[in-house]
Amino acid sequence: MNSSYSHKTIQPDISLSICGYSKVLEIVSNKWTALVVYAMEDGVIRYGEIRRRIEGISKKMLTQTLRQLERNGLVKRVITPSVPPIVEYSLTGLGESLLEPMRTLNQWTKENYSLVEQARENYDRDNSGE
Amino acid sequence: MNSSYSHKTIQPDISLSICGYSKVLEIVSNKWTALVVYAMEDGVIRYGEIRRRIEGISKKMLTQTLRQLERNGLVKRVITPSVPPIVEYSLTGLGESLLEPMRTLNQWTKENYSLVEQARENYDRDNSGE
DNA sequence: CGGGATCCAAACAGATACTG
DNA sequence: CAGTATCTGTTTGGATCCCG
Repeated sequence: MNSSYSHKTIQPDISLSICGYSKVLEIVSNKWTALVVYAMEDGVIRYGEIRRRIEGISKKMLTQTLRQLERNGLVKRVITPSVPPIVEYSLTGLGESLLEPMRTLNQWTKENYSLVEQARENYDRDNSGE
Repeated sequence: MNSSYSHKTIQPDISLSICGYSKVLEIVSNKWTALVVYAMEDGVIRYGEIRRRIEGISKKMLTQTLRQLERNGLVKRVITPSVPPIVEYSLTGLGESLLEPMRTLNQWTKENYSLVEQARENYDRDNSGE
């Protein structure tokens, strides 16, 4: 008789591909994604205006981020082929549905981030000289 | 007179460092972090058991992930210096407070991820042959 | 204006071997 | 058991130049 039984209920394995946490994070966890979504919170916005509003983002990264969001169905892209062209972005219904969980995260930050910063200071102090 | 006034209220710039979205994501968006937190949801757990439960994680990445979580004050580490040593991890109060926003994300995935997958198929089909 | 293409540096992640 | 150290490959991000 082996000892593989447990006093606890047996916990299932956690797979990267099936964990819901990981799946959303794959969608929103790139460096700029959250900011881009944030920039579209108020409605339709042009490419150039997003760039101006997000400090430090390069054209390459903005385009790449927008393409991924579009591919995932979170963002809609409308081109007016004038000269120069006008390209307008906005959240889809699916994209807007993401705002609620994002705001929950945002709220957590407002309430708890100072504690995180404090914890970091403590940790760095305690682990610097040994 | 220049044309810098707008019919909209002027939107503030968005900075990577002050956006609440970005701050939490910096904490939880590493590849394995969400899984590790998930593994501790039910209480105290040993290093080796986390490894067994999370499919595919290496010792290096698990240790690194746990150290970051500890540094950010989300995880507590208790060593019992026996031979061999016993090292137990658990969420701190701060760590547990993160579970709620994480569950909100998880819930969003359950409800909407199939739409994301469908959007991807559509996008890839529409953009493959042109 | 709104990109695409290319190149390069830095960050991240895995495999392997060694340790108290 | 619970790590650390090192090496290597992969991914990401930024800078630059070009285009309709």
